[in-house]
Amino acid sequence: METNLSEVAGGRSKRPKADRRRAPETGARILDAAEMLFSWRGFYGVSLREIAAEAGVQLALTHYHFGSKESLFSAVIERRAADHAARIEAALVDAKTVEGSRRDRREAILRALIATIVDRALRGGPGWKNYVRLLAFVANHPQEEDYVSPFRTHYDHVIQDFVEALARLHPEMARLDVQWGFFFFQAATTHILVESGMLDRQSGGALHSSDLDAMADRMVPFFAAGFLGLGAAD
Amino acid sequence: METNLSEVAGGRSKRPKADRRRAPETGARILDAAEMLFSWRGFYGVSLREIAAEAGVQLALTHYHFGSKESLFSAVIERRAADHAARIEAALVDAKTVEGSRRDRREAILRALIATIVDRALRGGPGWKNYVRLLAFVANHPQEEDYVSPFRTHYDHVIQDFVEALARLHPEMARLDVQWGFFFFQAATTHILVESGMLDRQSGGALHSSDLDAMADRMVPFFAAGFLGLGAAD
DNA sequence: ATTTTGTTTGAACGATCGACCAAAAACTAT
DNA sequence: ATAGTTTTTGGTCGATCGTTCAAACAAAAT
Repeated sequence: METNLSEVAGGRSKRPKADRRRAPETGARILDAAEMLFSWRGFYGVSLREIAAEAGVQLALTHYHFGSKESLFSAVIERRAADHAARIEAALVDAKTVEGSRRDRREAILRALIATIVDRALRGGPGWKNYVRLLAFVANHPQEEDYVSPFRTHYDHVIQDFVEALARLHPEMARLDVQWGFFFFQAATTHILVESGMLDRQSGGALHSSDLDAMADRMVPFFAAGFLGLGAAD
Repeated sequence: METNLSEVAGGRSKRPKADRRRAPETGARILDAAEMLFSWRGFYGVSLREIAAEAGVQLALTHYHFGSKESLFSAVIERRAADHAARIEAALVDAKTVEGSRRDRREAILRALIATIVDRALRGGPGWKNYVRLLAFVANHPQEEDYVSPFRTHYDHVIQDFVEALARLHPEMARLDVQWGFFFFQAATTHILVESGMLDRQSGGALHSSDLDAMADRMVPFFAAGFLGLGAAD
C-alpha cells in the first residue's frame, strides 16, 4: 500500500535466464517501512522490530533480505539515490541551456535542484516523501557517522556539478564565494525538508507543510539574489 | 574542568536557608559528557552508560542527579539555553540601534544572530561548542519528537523578535516574505553548525571547520542580499 | 560523638536490542 | 509427482538498554 515499485530486494542469485522465484513484495515493504521510520527518528531511533511490525512481516525477514540493520539502511538509500541524483543532474543540464540575464540563468540553476527535490517529495508518491525527508535527515548528521556514506556516494558529485555550473556563470566571482553561496542554498534546502513544521509555527498556521511549491518559488529568487552579496555581477 | 557553573543539579530539597551539601562537580561532569555525546549522535544514539563512562562516574549517578535520560537531555539544554537566548536577544537590541542604509541595518540584524552563535561556539569553551552543535542537531529534528520541546521553549520567541525587527525595517515587504527570508537564513545557520565538515569536502580541504568567523562574514552579506529577491527595497 | 542528610557504590531488574538458526512452508524445475 | 530452491516461520542467543535499590560512604548538624 506504500509503493508502486516491484523491484526485487535481495539480489542474491541473479541467474541470467529469468528471475526464478516470485520474490514477493516483502523486500519492498520492508524498505518502505524502514524508509518511513528512519526518516522520522533516524538510524538509532528505530528498531528492526518496529520496521518489521510496520511492514507487517516477521522480524527475521529483515535479516534474511538485508543481512543487517546497516545494510537495510543502505538499501533504503540505494533504492532511489541513483534515480534521484540522475533527475537532478538532468534538471541541471536543462537549466544550463536557459538563456536570458545572468540572474535568470542563476535562478534556473538553483531551481533545478530545489524543484526536482520538491517534485519528488510532492509527486513521487508517499515513499518518495519519506525518502526526501530521510535524505535531509542524513545530510544533517556529522560526517563521522558511518551509515551516511552511501548517501555521499550518490550526491557529492551532483553538488560539485552545481558549483561548477555557477562558477562558469560567474567568472568574476572567487570560486570560494561561489562554493559558499551554493553551500548556503543547499544547507537551507536540507534543513527545510526535515522541518516543514517550523513554517506553521512561524507564520501562526498560515502555511501548510504541503506548500513546498510555494516555498521553492520563494527560495529561488532569494538565493539567486544572495549571490549579489558575494560579488556576483548582475 | 568543563564548565564554570556551580549550580546544583538535582534540585530535590531546596531549603530556603543555604545550600547544605557541597554538591560536587559530578552533575556538571555528567552534563558535559552528555552534551558532547548527544551533540554527535543524538538522543537515541547515546546510552547512559556511555555518558557515565565519559564523565568518569557511576551509571547510577545519572539517575540520581537527573532522574531519567530525557530529563538529562533537558538539563543539558536548560543549562545554557537561557543565557544563550539572552545573548542573542541582547545582540538584536544592539543591532536595532545601528544606523545607515537599509542594507547595513539588515546586515546588522542578521549578524546579531550568526555572530552570537559563532562567538559562543568558538570562544565559549569546549562545552559551548558541543552545545551549539547539539542545538542545531535538535533543530534539525521533526517537531513530533518529544525531547525537543525544552529547546523550543527558549528560542521560539527569539526567532519571532528577529522577524519582527526585519518586518519593521521593511514595511514594503509582505510579512510572509520576511518570514521566508529569515527562515532561510535560520535554516542555513542550523544546518551549517552540525555539518562543518561539508566545507572541507566541497573546497577540497581549503577550509577548516574552525573558520566559522569567515563563514559568518560571508553569510551576512549573502542573506542580506537575498531579501532583495523577495521584494525588499534597497 | 552521634545523628542526620546528601552522595556514591555495586549489583541487579525486566525489557529490548540486533543477530541468528533449524524447521516448515511456498514455489519452481525436472 | 519428485526433487531442489527460495522464502517464511517461530523461537532463541548473548548483549545492551533505562531504571532501580539496598547498602556503604561522606559531610554537615546536633
